[in-house]
Amino acid sequence: MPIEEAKRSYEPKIIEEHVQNFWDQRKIYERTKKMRENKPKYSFLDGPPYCSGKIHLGTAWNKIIKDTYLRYKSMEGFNIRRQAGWDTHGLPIEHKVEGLLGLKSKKEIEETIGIENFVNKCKEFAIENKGLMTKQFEMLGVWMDWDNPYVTFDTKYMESSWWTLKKAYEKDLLIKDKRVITWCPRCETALAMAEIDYEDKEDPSIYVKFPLMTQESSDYTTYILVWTTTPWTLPANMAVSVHPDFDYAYVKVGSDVYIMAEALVDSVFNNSENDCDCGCDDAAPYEILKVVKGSELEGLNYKHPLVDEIPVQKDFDHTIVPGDHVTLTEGTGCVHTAPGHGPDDFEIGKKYGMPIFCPVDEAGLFMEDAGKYQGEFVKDADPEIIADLESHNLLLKATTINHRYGFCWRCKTPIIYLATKQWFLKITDIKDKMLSELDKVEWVPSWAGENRFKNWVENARDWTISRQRYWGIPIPIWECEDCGEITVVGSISELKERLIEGKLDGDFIHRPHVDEIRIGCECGGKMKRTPDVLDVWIDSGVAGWAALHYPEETELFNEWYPYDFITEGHDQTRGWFYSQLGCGVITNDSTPYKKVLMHGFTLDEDGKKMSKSLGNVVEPEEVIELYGADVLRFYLLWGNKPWEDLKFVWDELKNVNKMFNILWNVYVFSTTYMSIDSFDPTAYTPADVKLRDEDLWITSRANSLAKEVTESLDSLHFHKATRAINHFILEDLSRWYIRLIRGRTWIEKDDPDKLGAYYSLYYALRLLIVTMSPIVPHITEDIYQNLVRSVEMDAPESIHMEDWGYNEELIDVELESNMEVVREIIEACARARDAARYKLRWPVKEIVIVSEDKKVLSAAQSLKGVIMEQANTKDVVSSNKFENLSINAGPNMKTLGPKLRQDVPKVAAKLANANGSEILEILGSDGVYKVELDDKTVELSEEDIVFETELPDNIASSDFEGGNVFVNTELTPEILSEAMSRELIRRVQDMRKDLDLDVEANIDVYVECDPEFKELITGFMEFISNEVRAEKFIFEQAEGDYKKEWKIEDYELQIAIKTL
RNA sequence: GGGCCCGUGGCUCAGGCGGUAGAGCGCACGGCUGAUAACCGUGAGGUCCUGGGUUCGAAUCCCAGCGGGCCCA
Repeated sequence: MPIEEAKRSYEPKIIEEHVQNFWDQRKIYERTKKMRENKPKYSFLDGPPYCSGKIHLGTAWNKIIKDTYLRYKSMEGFNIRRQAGWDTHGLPIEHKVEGLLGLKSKKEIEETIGIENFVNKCKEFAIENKGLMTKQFEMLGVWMDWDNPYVTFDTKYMESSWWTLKKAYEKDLLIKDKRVITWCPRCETALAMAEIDYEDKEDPSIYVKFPLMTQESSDYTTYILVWTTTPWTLPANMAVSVHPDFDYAYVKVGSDVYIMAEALVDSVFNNSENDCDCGCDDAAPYEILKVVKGSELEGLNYKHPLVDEIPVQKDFDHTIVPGDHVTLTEGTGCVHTAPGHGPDDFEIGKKYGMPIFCPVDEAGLFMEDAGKYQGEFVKDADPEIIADLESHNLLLKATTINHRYGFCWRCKTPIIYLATKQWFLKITDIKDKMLSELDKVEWVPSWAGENRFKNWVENARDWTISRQRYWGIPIPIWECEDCGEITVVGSISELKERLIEGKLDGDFIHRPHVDEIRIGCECGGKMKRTPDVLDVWIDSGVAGWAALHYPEETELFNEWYPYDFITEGHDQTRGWFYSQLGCGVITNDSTPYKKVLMHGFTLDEDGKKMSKSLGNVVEPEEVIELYGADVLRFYLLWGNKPWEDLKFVWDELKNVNKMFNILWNVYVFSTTYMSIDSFDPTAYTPADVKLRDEDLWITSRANSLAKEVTESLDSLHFHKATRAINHFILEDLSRWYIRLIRGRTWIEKDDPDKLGAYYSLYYALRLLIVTMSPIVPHITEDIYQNLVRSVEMDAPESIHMEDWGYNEELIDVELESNMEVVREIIEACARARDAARYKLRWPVKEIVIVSEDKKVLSAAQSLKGVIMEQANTKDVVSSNKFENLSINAGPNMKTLGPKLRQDVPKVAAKLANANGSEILEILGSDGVYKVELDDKTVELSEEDIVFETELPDNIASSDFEGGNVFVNTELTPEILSEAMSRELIRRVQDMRKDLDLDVEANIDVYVECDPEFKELITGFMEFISNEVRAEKFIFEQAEGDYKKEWKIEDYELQIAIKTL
């Protein structure tokens, strides 16, 4: 089956659908995998996307990076593990389902529809989304084990995560503790640091006066001045912290005296709107009575400002305590301390034996202990508390502040701090090990690990892993109702052994079934499960072994663990990179991954984050619809360095699309002629065909490209690979090689010269599509099926089964650089002609190439044939100088700068006034050129001077890097004849195109013209006939199927074409 | 407030171990046309974020600031 002529235009949607069907029907993915199952292993772990139901550009980019790299590794001859993963548990889905069911609170979940229904709905939702998203990923052409993914809600997966917890417990890394943690009052659950988003928020900013118990004077009242942005935490105030080393001032204003940090007095009392420096009355008048060290304030007692509202507060002592966390950046330096509402406060409270008073329940409502405020939502109580302070005259000022505040990552409710008992992983105990393990990982880019991730781990705190929710992996902790003994269950078989109540039927691990399981305690009592579920970050953190169902099954684990490669976005420093490392150190004392690519985010055209609320989200499907998956893939790997954020710009996509059109056109061109001639590359060896320099050149370039792409993909520099490909397609293949061989495709029959062009074109195209195939798997497969599979009988069934590679021996660096020079020469000729308004279609007598660079001259010499043809010249002369040319000299900064330093400008001035030709002559004879300065003589060598030539008048000229070309535009009768012939050919070709004639179709041509014109072209009749495929060329009254009038220069003529 | 990254023509990006700034897109003008919804040429367009420093010389190295992104407090 010969090569078929390709469709005229690139139609990505049709191609991609067709190719994906082909893959499906022939099971290409599975078979490609099988082909390489005995090769060395390369293990990869997919960071599981959350089952939100819709992929976005960032997720698409993520999977495209993975797919490209793994396709490449596969072709390189590795046995690849690429199981897809899905993150299914947690709050986001719970919220969605709450919304779907119209639920508003936890209470409603438990009482209105029940945990079982709720959990089932969540699971259903996750499964549905997983299906939707799988389709979306498949549309991108991503090859993964979609039929056999790891899913975090699978019983076996959850079993492995239980084992991880048990392991932590055995190592004393799993502890229960009362601490102040971040809490979402809407979801009524603890949140980990990783689950908090920070955004700007407007909050109250109030300065509150805490009266001292013991007043030192009856002339005034002394207060501690405290600043807070969370009035609702005041009911739980237990102390005020001051820094022992700071200076504190007693500031007298009227009959009040405020104790506050001296450094902040100005900012509190002197920054009114009318603030001025002149000391006038606008500035609040105040007087500093004295200044003391913070340490001197310790132990002073004060009266809680809201005792009237909160009776319980009467029972507590309130004192000033020292605290190193106090700063002078804002506020008063006297920090309101509520051990139940802040981590630092909590530590202080513990240290000084204060009660951890927290009168707020899980829903964020004040409880009975909060007295007057009971039943109110904390944030809603702010105004009332402020009003109460005001009424007691304990409020100095109340304004608002716009600051960064934490929000629940999913429901966007402002978080609050609460003191509760939770389960923790003692990350602080394994932090050092984590740091030493992360050093062993290869990070791309290196700063991702060495700086960014390291910094995060260094600041890590213990990890709150318990959640008071429903849709998650139940925490495998059972506690005896009688003796309080704790057991952490690490496997299903263990559960089975110890079970005394409940059943292991159905989805028994999920809530609520698992809650019904009681296990026996050694004391004879019954153990009941702690009702919490696990933080979802544990889910993905254990993926390394849970995906392989280790330790229940060991075979896969031993084969594939740890992973050679993972890649995710930079938000995962706090997420998956971290959770995996922590879990890996807990279970195996080592990192689960060896190499990490940290990639960027996709931003909108303005560099803003894409978000639904901004309405700037671009859907991958939208892009595919317009341009196809391949264009999207190429663009995402092309737009920027993978680790930098990528601005998604539609115009750039258009640009990439253009490249695809050009590639397609090259393909159309190739197949058009190859199919006409039934070209079969397997029938020839290089010895059978005539290979010109340009053929060897494109062969070399194709191999150089493959080499560069190899190196770029190896180092994960996808942008370099795509840019090199782009350059090759546009510059080398389309704009240059095709142009060079165009004439040869017109040669009839099996001419070795023509075959040489076909052979080389085929070779270059073939290598190109194989090299591109990991990046753009569809178009390359489509071309491969026609171009390669139809002639190479032993070629693999799919391009993705091809082996990766290139032939170093076919790379001719010198030839490539020569061609570069020659291209520049030819372009310079075109420029010169253009400036002289001398058409390229008209030949010239000769061109002279002038250069001092021997490499340039030898390049021109060795590729003289290419120049003659492309510059349309009868002769090419190379020379190191051109007569009558004035030459100017200037300093070479690179060599003279270090030598002459401040003398450079003086030397430059001398050179500017000298005659360049003379300098050249002197250099030629003496080897040095001397410049006399006022105080010394400077010797310049050839390399110290840069020469510039000046244009002569009578000849068209242009310069190029490395020299000049001089085009002789003298018009001789012979030249004019050829020029006119070519003009005529152009017109006839144009008419052929108008008629949409087949490339091969023959015609008769009739020309009616001035005898003078006829005379001019008679010598070129055969040439013309050949070029336009004319059987007859007749000078008489034009007749035929298509007639048109033309004007060539001053000649008017009529041309007619008769199709045969 | 802290950490990391980024900041180059209107737009997207190269360059970046110091030596007089590049490409593509867009714009204007001219040209080409049997693979070309292509292409070629010319031109306009740059305080290389700002300010200091090192140096004969800084887009490049150092310091400080500004703006953007991500992460944290």
